[in-house]
Amino acid sequence: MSVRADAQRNHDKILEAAEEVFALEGVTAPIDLVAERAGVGIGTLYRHFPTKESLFEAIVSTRLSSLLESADAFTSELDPAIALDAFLREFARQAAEKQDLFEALGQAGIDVKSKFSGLVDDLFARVDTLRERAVVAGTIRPDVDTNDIINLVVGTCHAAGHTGADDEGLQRLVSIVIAGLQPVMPR
Amino acid sequence: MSVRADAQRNHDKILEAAEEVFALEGVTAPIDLVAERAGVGIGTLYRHFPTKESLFEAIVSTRLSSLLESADAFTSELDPAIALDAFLREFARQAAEKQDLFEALGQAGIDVKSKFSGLVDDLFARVDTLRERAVVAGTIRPDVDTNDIINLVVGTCHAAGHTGADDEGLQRLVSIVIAGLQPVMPR
DNA sequence: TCATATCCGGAACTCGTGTTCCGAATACCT
DNA sequence: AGGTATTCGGAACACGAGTTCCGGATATGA
Repeated sequence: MSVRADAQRNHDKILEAAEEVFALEGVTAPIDLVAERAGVGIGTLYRHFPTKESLFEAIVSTRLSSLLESADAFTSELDPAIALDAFLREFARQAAEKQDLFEALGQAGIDVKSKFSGLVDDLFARVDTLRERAVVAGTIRPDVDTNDIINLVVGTCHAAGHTGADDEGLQRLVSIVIAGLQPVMPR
Repeated sequence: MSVRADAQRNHDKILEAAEEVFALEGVTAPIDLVAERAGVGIGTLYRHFPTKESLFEAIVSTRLSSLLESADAFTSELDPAIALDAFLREFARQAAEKQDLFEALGQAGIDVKSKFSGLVDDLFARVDTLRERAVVAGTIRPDVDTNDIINLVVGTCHAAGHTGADDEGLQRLVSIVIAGLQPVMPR
């Protein structure tokens, strides 16, 4: 027998509600809010996701996958000279929109690395590809590594998130970071 | 009658212990750790600081004052062309060393602004002075405001802090941010 | 030394949040 | 429609962290 129809419905409703709640309130949001928003009891929530962490994992995986797609799209469709720039801006946009993502990425890196090691490694590899191409194209300094780049963007999103900056403000900050990544012109 | 000698001793021990604990573990450290480290009972701690927040406030005030002194020193002693640079690096160093500080600055800006409004405003003013001078000296773009600068450095510290970067790594990130703040050279 | 005002210490209380458990409800198969 | 395995729902439990409270200890002045 397949899963019962109502179970499937609730599973989806919970995921949807959790995405909204976590994006809005961050990872620290009480799990009750998710259940309430999903129109479901706490017990039901725990039937589908035996742990808050498991629920969180499901969502972060989605988010990371979405980022991976963006990275691939930019890599194949955009001029290498601007692809990294475009991706970092998209990354910042998504991270700012969903507070939970960059919280997860920004906090204890151990958890993230162990739980989503595959996806994180993938993302890291894509960014590294974008970086290498940009270096070849001459729009990025060769002496910064991918780790630095990601840290800078994540940190920027964190700061912007907690000061209620809008998307324009965030993009302004990202612009400064990107400017700092460019090769220095001999004066 | 003045305060009893043991009371004064404990007050100091608690402050000292709290500084160490908060710097090491961040604001979320249980208050019991502070008491234990101070060699003091929980009751004693609460006698001196009626609230965890009050203890935290005492420490952050100290940290902010220290930063103000640095800003003043750099303003009066250094070439305006490099003073902001030097201060931002010192700021990052202090923030990274004491996780609590930038956590407070990075989190709900509302609390910080309301509780330490005086000190934060002062700090903001000093940085603005440094920035203005650097703009005049031509080492900083005129189109970024002080808020952006502080956000970038705080965010960078946050990211670096959670990835276990050493001082060298942090300074590398700050260097990139500072590079992004410099005027663009026409190519 | 003695009295006492002050301080110390930690057990206990509160509160918020994650998790478990089981009687009630119900979708699915026959 | 009826039987039953599966799911639902939320009351109750677990647990950690902040805070309170008060009996015991002690510094201080006479």
